[in-house]
Amino acid sequence: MAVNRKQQIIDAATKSFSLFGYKATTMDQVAKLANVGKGTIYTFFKNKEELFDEIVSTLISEMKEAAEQVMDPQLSFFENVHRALYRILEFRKQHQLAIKLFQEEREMGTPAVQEVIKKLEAAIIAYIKEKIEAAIEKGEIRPCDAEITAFLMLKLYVALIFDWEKNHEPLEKEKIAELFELYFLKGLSK
Amino acid sequence: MAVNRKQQIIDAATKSFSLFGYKATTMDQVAKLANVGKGTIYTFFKNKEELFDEIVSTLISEMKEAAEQVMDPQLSFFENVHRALYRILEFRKQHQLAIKLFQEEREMGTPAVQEVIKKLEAAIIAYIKEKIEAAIEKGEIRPCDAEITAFLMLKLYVALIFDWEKNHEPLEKEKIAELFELYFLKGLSK
DNA sequence: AAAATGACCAAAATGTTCATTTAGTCAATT
DNA sequence: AATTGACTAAATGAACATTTTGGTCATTTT
Repeated sequence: MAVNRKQQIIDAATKSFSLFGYKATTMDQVAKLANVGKGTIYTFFKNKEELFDEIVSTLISEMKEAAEQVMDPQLSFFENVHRALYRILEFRKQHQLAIKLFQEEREMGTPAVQEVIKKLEAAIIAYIKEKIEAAIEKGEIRPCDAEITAFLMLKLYVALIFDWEKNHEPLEKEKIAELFELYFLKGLSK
Repeated sequence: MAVNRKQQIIDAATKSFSLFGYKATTMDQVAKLANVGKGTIYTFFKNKEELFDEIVSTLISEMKEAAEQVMDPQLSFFENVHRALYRILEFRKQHQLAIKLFQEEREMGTPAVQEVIKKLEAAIIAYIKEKIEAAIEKGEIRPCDAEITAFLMLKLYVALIFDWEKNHEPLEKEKIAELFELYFLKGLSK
């Protein structure tokens, strides 16, 4: 026993949130999965929501990590942002916890989940915004409102990756890169 | 009596859908408002959904009409598409029935309403797509996939007009035109 | 005869009750 | 000092009763 009780709890909760979502995960369930008395959870976390927050913070870090891994200082700003956004949304599409959370938001609208998804989006936008600011600084792109641009880039990618699929054949990764380049880089003017 | 019974029914239903939404409108209600026996409704419309469809078709026509009114052959393709999309979304923001429907979709997810909103979006995209195809034909813009472009333009406008407001100060009409021009026309390249 | 009607019905939605479950606490235990 | 699980007040939802609703059709009105 008594290895790292806090980590045991986090692991158990992560597993349960991933499998059943936030609402359907009970603290009794987490305690049993973690081989811990329920009271112990409350010595590490103020309540269920705080436990949830800590786990989602980890998810956000992992997304950032995944994005960092595909970026390459050798490549252009646009190629890098494309890689980062595509990787982040791919991650969201594959990661059990992320999948479950977006499903719960859609199907049940659990308030705690809505809040956490807002945080997630804000983190992605802040991350892209940094990259945009650096690119403007370096003179790689035209000056623009970095916040709005980051916001629109994320919207564009979500639209192309998630929304487009609702009524059409999914778009290839290369096609998406091409569209991103066409609209954000070159523009439609001749 | 017996003026135009079908129109009376449509008017009553439009009023009720606008005031209470689809689900909360009963056929008894419509009949009473229209000063008509309930059975009479069913001599003109197969069921509640078909009555709804006809009313939404009218809404779509009105939106097209509103868009047409602000377009001007003298102006550029971009200025015209901006005017059209802005006008359509302004209409959606102001028109009682449209407001109620989007609210019902968000808050209750009524299937019949979801369906109708899909139709509405498809109509807007088809409308913009036509304009894009004409512009490509005329050589006003670079050739591109008109369907995807129309889809993205609508997404961009919805993002700027509705989504941005959720966390920020609303954007001015001119600011939106400027952003539209920056991203879709000129691009960020220097 | 044709058009209009509203009482009627099955089915769906809604309200109500109450036993079960749940988040969080805290006195007892280790 | 750390851990625990029995305990409580609140939330949930299953089961049942009641009401409402979309749609029909025999009767009435024109």
